[in-house]
This record gives sequence, C-alpha cells and structure tokens, in this order.
Amino acid sequence: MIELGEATVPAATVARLPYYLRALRDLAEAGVTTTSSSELAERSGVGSAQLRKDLSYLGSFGTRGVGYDVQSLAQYIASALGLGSEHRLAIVGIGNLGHALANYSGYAARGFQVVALLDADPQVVGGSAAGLTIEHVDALEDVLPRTGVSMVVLATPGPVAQAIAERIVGCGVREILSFAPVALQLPDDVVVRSVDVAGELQILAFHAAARAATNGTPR
Amino acid sequence: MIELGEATVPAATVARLPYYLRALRDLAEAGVTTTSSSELAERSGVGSAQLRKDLSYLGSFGTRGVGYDVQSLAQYIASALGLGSEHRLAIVGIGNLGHALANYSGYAARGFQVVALLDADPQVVGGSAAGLTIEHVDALEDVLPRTGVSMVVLATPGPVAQAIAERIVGCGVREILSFAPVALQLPDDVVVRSVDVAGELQILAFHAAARAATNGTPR
DNA sequence: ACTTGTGAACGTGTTCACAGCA
DNA sequence: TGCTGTGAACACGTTCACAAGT
Repeated sequence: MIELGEATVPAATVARLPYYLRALRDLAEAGVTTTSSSELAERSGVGSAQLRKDLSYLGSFGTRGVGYDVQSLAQYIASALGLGSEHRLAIVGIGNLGHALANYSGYAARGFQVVALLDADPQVVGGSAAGLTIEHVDALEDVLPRTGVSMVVLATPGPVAQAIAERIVGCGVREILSFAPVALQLPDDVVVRSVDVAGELQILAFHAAARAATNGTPR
Repeated sequence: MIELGEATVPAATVARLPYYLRALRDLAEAGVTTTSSSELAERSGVGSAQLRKDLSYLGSFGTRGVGYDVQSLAQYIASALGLGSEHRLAIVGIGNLGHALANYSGYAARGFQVVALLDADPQVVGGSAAGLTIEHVDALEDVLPRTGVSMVVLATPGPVAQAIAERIVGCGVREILSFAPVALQLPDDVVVRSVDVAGELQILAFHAAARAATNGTPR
C-alpha cells in the first residue's frame, strides 16, 4: 500500500499502471479517442473488473455508459507515475547488460534520461557508450550529486552489488533498479525493484518440470 | 498454485525458490555446511516463517533444533526447479538486449544452454554471437525443432512480439521469457514470464512521486 | 441501454505462535 | 534448549454482481 497525496494505492495496482499506460498510448497512436474498461483490460492482459478497481484507487475518470477518454486517462496515469518530471538515471556496471541498458532507446519517450555511466573495470572506464563517457565507480560520490541523479540502475556482478548499493544510498538516491542476483539489504525507505533473468528462467524450468511430472507420465 | 508430482506449490513460493537456491549456493561456496531458517531467510530477503512455510510445500528437509544441510537442501531445490536436466534456449531478437542476453555467462552454471539465436534484420543474420551463427527468424519453424529448443527468450520489438510468440508456441514451446513490453495473448498452457525494464522504472518513478507528495511538502 | 465505480464475497498469500522433535 | 514444521489468524488482492449515472 502506497500513499499518494490523499489517496492510498495498493502496490499491486501500481505495478499494473505501466501496462495500462502502454495500452492507452497504443490506442492513442491508432487514433482511438475513447475506450472501455474491457478493451483496455484485454490489451493490458488483465480482467476488466481489475482495471476498473485499479483506476478507482486513483479517482474517477470514465463516463458511465460511455467509457474513458484515451488522451486524458493516459495523461493522468502518466502524471500519477511521476512521468511529468524528468528522471535522471545513472547506470552502474557497464558489462554486457549495462551496455545494452545504456543503449536502450526507450528512455526519453518515457521521461527518463541517462546522465551517467560508471564501472570498475579500468579497461572500460574512459570509454563511451550512448554518448556518455564511462566514469570510474570510485568517483560515485562525486558523479551522482554532480549529474543530479535520482535513480540508479545497478548492473554489477552480484558480489559487489551490496557495497555499491550502500554507497548509492549514501548519495541520497532512494530508488534502485537492480539486475544483480542478490537480495540487497538497505534501509526501509529505499525502494528496490529487482530483475533476475536467471531466476525467471528457473521459474520457467519449474513449470516445465511440473508439466513433465503431470502430463509426461501418462497412464 | 502449481501441481508438482503429488504436491501442490503456490506460485508465489515457486518465484522465491531461485532466491533460496542462490543463497544456499553462496553458503556452500563459503564452506558453510549447516544453516538455519533465519540465516537463509535473511540472505534471501524474506522472513524466516515465510521460508519455512515455502519449504514445507515441498517436503520436510530440516532437523528440528539444528537446521538445514546446505548441500542437500540446495540439491533438492535445484531438482524441484527442474535444473537436473539441461534446458535448451533460443533467443529471438538479437538487438542490444538480445545480444547482452546471448553473452550472459551465467546460463551453463544453472543448467541452461543457449543453442540458437534468431533475428529479422538482414544486417544481423549471418553474424555470430556467443559462438553461434544468427539465423533468420523466418526459419524459426525449422530451427527450433532442429536444435531441440524447449524455452525461448523473446527480445524483439513490441509490435512483432505477439506474432512471433504465436509461431514459437506453434513449434511446441510452452515456456517463454519475454522482454517485449506487451501483454502476450497465448493459450493457457503456455507459461509466459515477462520482464519490462521501462515498466520497472515507471514503478520506481511512482514511488519517487509518492515520496515527493508526502515528505516533499513539509509545512 | 450501456458502462462505470464499488461494496461485499472470495481466494490467495503472509505472519503468528506454538506443538513436535532432535 | 533450540529450531523446524504447521494449523490458525490475519492481511492483501481479485472477482463478482449490482447500484449509480449518463
């Protein structure tokens, strides 16, 4: 449960808002001006009741008997997601993945701007990616404040992630997206979202194994 | 809820098993032979009751008053996750991200093997990455069966993801890890795990906005 | 007539607290 | 004594079904 202004929004709802926003932008691009909870829900991969309930936590945006205005709902969700103001990102750990994330072109359209790249490898430091010079992670305490970073994407190897995360938090950053396969121990007021590719594959493997155990043993 | 043999395991529990496995392997590497639910839980970032409850769905592995044997518990979880058998992966969409995923070195250690890379861009097809030649996505129906792929990592642009996913499913693949920012509409027996980097950043932005609305308006 | 917005019912997942056992 | 394993209590999230509104 997350407080937003006077409202209080379930975390599960927040996690779905990006889906709704994407679906709305697709509709807008297709020239659609009005939509219904069922159409929007289908495009977002949720149930229509779920969608209406989610929106109800944020306010009341539709017209009964008609539906939702695509433009204004998109705008409202975008602003609820804090996408009005620019968010300045640093990417720490410019290996395979960090490099790919640096070159990802979808940030700007979504209100994010990559302003700093850091790595610990002397071979990498001084190089450039996505138009930025890669700086040494030792200078983190200098670079983050200087570039006005408000969020960090952490793409370092697992063993160093905890130590670097602590230094990042020391710089006042309170939002971290981590790709390191470790559970970061950080103060409660720091929000960490974690993406674990190997873990996702393992979950798929579990499903495959479960399938084999049920269907694969016919008779 | 997922059936596994005679047991039935909550999906939320399955999603945490990779964390436990990683923590156990870290412990094993550090030479620790026995651990407790509280130590393991702390390293996994969950509560100790949660960990014990999760394990209880799989069976009974500890010794009361003592704890868990690191080796044997790790082994059991690995086998529950289906990591005994090798899983053969194809990566479809060799852009920035697909390339990074192809070069990610953690697969082998976790029982996964990348056996095919596909892309639609003629500039990319024929090139090589991670020791494999990149094949054309048009040949998907030929490549997947030939290479014995059982899981696919989908890293294509959003607009083409749905169509390609359908073709993948047509080849008999039932487990897909998607990085495309769209809700894939696929048969119920297909398991899709979805990773959406931009969406994760938007969720962080929401938290930042919520923080600004509460703390940032003092007085 | 049609679709939203929402209380109430339901189901799933988490936490508690203690019985069971080494 | 100390830690696991687990029923029971609780919290959270989803779905239902309908009242409210245009």
